[in-house]
Order: sequence, then structure tokens, then C-alpha cells
Amino acid sequence: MSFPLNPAQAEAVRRTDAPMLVLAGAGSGKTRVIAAKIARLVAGGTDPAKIVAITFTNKAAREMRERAQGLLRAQGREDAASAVRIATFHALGLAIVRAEAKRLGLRPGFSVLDPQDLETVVAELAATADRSRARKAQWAISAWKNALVPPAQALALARDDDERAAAKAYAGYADALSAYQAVDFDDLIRLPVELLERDPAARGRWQERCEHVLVDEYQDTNPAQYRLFRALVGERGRFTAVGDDDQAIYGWRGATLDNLARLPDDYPGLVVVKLEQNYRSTTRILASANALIANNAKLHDKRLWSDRGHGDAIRVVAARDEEQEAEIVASAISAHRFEHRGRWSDYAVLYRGNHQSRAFEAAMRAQSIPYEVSGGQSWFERAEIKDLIAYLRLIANESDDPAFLRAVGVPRRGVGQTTLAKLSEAAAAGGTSLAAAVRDRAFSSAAQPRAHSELVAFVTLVEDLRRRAAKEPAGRLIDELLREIGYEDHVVATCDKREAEAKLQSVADFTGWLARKGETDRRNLFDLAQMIALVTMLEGRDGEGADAVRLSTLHAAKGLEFPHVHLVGLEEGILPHRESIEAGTIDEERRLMYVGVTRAERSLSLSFCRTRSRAGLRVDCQPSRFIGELAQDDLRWAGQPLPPDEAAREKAAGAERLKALKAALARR
DNA sequence: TAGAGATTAGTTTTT
DNA sequence: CTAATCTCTA
Repeated sequence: MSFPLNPAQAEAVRRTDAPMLVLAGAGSGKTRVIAAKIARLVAGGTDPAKIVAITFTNKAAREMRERAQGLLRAQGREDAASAVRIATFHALGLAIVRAEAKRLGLRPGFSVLDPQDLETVVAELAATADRSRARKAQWAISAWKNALVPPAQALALARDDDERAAAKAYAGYADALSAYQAVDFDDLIRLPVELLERDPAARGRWQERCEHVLVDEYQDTNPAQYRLFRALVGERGRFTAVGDDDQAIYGWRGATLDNLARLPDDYPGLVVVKLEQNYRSTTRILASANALIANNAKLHDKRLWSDRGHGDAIRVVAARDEEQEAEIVASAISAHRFEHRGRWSDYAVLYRGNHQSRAFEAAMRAQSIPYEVSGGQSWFERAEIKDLIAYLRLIANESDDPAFLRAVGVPRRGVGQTTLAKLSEAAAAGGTSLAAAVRDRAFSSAAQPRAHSELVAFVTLVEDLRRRAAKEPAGRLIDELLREIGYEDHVVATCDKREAEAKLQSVADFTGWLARKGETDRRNLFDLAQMIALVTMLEGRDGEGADAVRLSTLHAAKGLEFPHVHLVGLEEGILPHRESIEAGTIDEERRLMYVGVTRAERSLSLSFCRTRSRAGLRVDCQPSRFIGELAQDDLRWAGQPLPPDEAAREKAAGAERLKALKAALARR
């Protein structure tokens, strides 16, 4: 895109002296505007180190960095590109917590724990073995943290027994984190807010470094993020908030459109610019998107238009079940690509929930179509990588008991449940961490001399690596760690050949990544251990280079665009999701659909299933109400009704399965 | 203590 | 129907 900025875009870029809200419709070139504005600020004499651009995802941050880099290079300020701080909210929060660790009562090596690490902690505190209850409690605690509600006030806000249990666990949860010298994701926003709001000196320091703040996807900020933003921006209020209320899809995570609504009141000089020209989609796709979103109450009226021709009709396909749906979509993609001599990466399949990818992965494999699943498990989340990360965290932070418990069991070293239970007891009695209890000989087990000496060896190894971590390159330390614990032998011994190869490969990728990061960003092992938790979604699967069909959730697809989009599983209960129907938050589901529709550049296909198997049983489905809300004249129905004999057979098979299940239940 | 088999519960979205 | 836990034995 080298043509000039349109008048609205130019206006958004030009005004750098006032607080600004840019209402950027889908596909209206907002990344371009932000990058151009960064370049403009630099050209206008703003110190690049005092420009802060905040995104929600690592991917968005990287994309923005690349765009800004390109522009800065063109104006001969390549040096400025690396000085500008472009980060996610959480990465920025981490930077603040790191810099201010002492004032926040944290040691420099504190750990960042992801929700997975904390699930067991919450389960223990909530005194339940029931996973779904534990996760509910964890969920509630996270919601309170995002609303900046301290433990003492949570109980008053709890509305049911589950939430009351969570409120009781909340204080213990906070204590556990501080005992571990650890923070969770929510703390990365919450702690900076608390510090900046109570400590004028710290506030001044950070405001000094935030001469201009740009926020991407502003509509998805939650109350804590808004307060962090306000604290950084200060009275001066030099910022550019870019957002689109029609694309707010993170209400379930505490995001609130209040932040958008109140901006004119909080900053009376606010300049509002609307970007209404869409550079992405055909007018037919846009007409349907507009018709759909017209069903929502609107904060700001926008009229999206495009000059990209009206394009093909939107296809709607009714499939028998999810397998047939996947097969139809895969065949369609294959045929279309052949006919148009396109690339696989021109196609995307978008769905509501991660589990829906299964059928499509199977169909893609069956038809030898290369595909890439986004949002799914990146190598950071694989068990073997999490094992290594546990070692890193423990090396960086002796108090990280969850990391201790994970690392001590990999590879098996003759230390089992019984020994660890005794160790926990000793540590609790002495008020120390598990590692410290071993080191300080607070714990001894005459009955299990072998287990005990293994524990000591384990802790000694970790301490040795910790001593060296500040000076030596991270890559070398990891290699040594792997050798010391005999990791390769362990993998070979515990898995079959194929599996072992895959694991060793991903471990090699991981150590290679660490070594690279260590060199290019001059990160030592302590720094790396802290940032890893935030990077889980990024980097691992980076589809950019690969020519593959993209399978993605609607949430993960936001900000992306594809020539050809297949929106699948459009059924009542899925999109809109059942829970949203019950909670009465259909408009957010509609925005999710809107996001999906507006990802498409040239063609859009919609599909739904007449039946779907759930927990082994076949259930009937209704097409999503959202299909009926699109521009009906632009839809072309391609689904054939289910042949009667097949319908009957399906029904019989379903009844048979139900009977078998009931019989099995009766037997018990 | 550790691995292999049985049993059981479950389906939203993510930094 | 899967993917996790949980239980049992070597």
C-alpha cells in the first residue's frame, strides 16, 4: 500500500498535539495509520524512546513494529525503530513491574505464572478436587483482579456459592503468589496501576517516558488497562486510541465499551476521527457486514464503504454433519485454488471454538491440504517445553514452588508423592520455599536416603546454574542443563521412537529460540524466564512463511484478512454460543460474526450443520439467526436438503447409540 | 515409586 | 468419542 493516506487517515496522523480517538472500521487501514503516526511523531522531533504503542497480541505488536520500521527506514531514521516501545499491555506491564520490582515487594527474579500453572494452586485453596469448580474460582479471581477488587472486598461482591468459595480462596491465592515471588497475568496490569496511582514519583518517571501513547484495539480494554493507560498518559493527554466498537469481542474477559464511551468526558479536548473507507472487501461482503451489525445498538455511527467492486455472492451451505461440512469446505478450497491458481494461504476457515478445528484438520489431512491451526497448542505449551520452562523459572526464582514441583519430576529421579508431601510439610512449617527447605536441611528423610540425596542433588544443580545465569549465555546453560539431567535419555526411554523424535525436535527448536533471543536481545536467563509466559501464543507457529490454509477461531482471526474466508459451524448454540444466549450477550456474538465476515476480501462462504455429534451422540442443530440478518439478496444457498433415506438412517443410528448408552447405565 | 490400564467427565473465546 | 484423571500392580 504505497498510495497516499486518505483525508481521514491523514487527519488522524497529522494531529499529534491533542488526545485523539480514531474510530477505525474493519479494513480501514488502522495499522497503517498507527505506523504512519509513529513515523510522523519521530519526524516531528519526538524522542522515539518516549513513544509507546500498546497492542493486545504479540502478533499485532510485531506487525506494527515492522510497519513502523519500514516507514522510519524510508525517512532515514532506522535508529528510531528499535527505540520506540511497541508492546502488548502485558509486556509493558511486565517492563514496569521489572523496573519497579523492589517497590512492589518483589525480588528481581520473580516468576510470571500462566493460568495453567495456577490451576492446581486454586484447586487446593478452594478445597475442591473438581476441576471445573477450580477453574470457575480462578476465573472469578481473575475477574476481580481485572476490576481492581482486592480480596477483602471480593466476598461482598460474590453472587453465588461458587463465587463465595472463590472469594475465600482469593486472599490465600494472593498470599501464595507472594510466597512464590510470583505474579499472574492480571498482576502485570494491576500492580503497575496500583504503583503509579499511589506513588507520584514513579508516575512521573513513567509519564516522562510516555510522551505519546498509541493504543490499538482500544475497544477491548478492561478497567484495569484503562487506568494503566490513564496513569501513563497523565494530565497532558497526548495519545491516540484506535478502536472500533463493532469489533469489541472481549467482554467475557472484562473488556468494557465504557472505556470508549467515557473518553470524550475524561479528555474534553478529544479529537474524534472516523475511518470509513474499507480497503479490504467487496461491496457485497460489506453490505452483509453492515446489515448484520445494524442489529446492534451503536455507540458511534459509521458508514463503511469500499470501491473494490461488488464481487461474488456469499455462499451458504447446509451440511449433514460436521464431517461432511469439513469435507465440503476442504473440497471447495482445493477446487477453488486449482481453478484460480492461488495459494493455500489465501484461504481461511474460521470457527467459534477451538474444538471445532478437529473435523477440519481431519478433512485437510485426508485431502492432502497443508493447513496451520492458530490459537491451538504452540510449542511453548507442549508438556516437554513446559518442563524446561519450569527449570528456567526455578533457576531464576528459588521460591517458585510450582516450578519446583514440575521440574523435580522430570526426569523421574526417585522422588515421589510421599517424599514431596513430607517436604511440603517441612517447608510450610519453616515458612520457606521447597527449594530452601532442601538447601537449609530443614527437611531430612532418614527413611528414604535415596530420595533425599536426589533432592539435594537437584537443588544443588539448580543453584549452580543460578549462580552462572547472570554472566553466561542462556543457550549454553540450557544445553548444559539438558545434559546434566540426561534429558535426551529420558525422552528416548519414556516415549516410542516417533514421539521421542518429535519431542527432541521441539526441545531443540526451543533451545535454539532461547539462544537466539539471548543473543539478539541480550537477554540473560532471568529475563527470558520472565517473558516466556507472555510469549506462549506467538512465535511458535508463525504461518507467514508457510503456504497453508489457516484454521482459526474468530477471536484469533481479528486483525487478519484473507482473500477467501469460510465461516463454519454457524448454528444456534455455537454462534451465538449457548452461554451467550443464556447470558443475554447476543450483541457480542454478533460482533464476533461481524469480525468473521469482515475478514474476507473477495469471497465469503458460510456453512452450518443439520446435525452434530456431541459427547458421542447426534443432536439436531438450527442454523444461526445471524445468517438471516445478512443482506439476503447477496446470499446464494448451496446446501441440498438431507436425503430422506439418509436422514432416517442417521436417526436410527442415533437411537441405537442412545439405547446402548442407557443399557450400559442400567447395568451399573 | 512408576508405568500401564480403567474410568469418568466433558464442550467458548485469551494475554 | 476423546482426553484426561485415577487406581492398581510390579
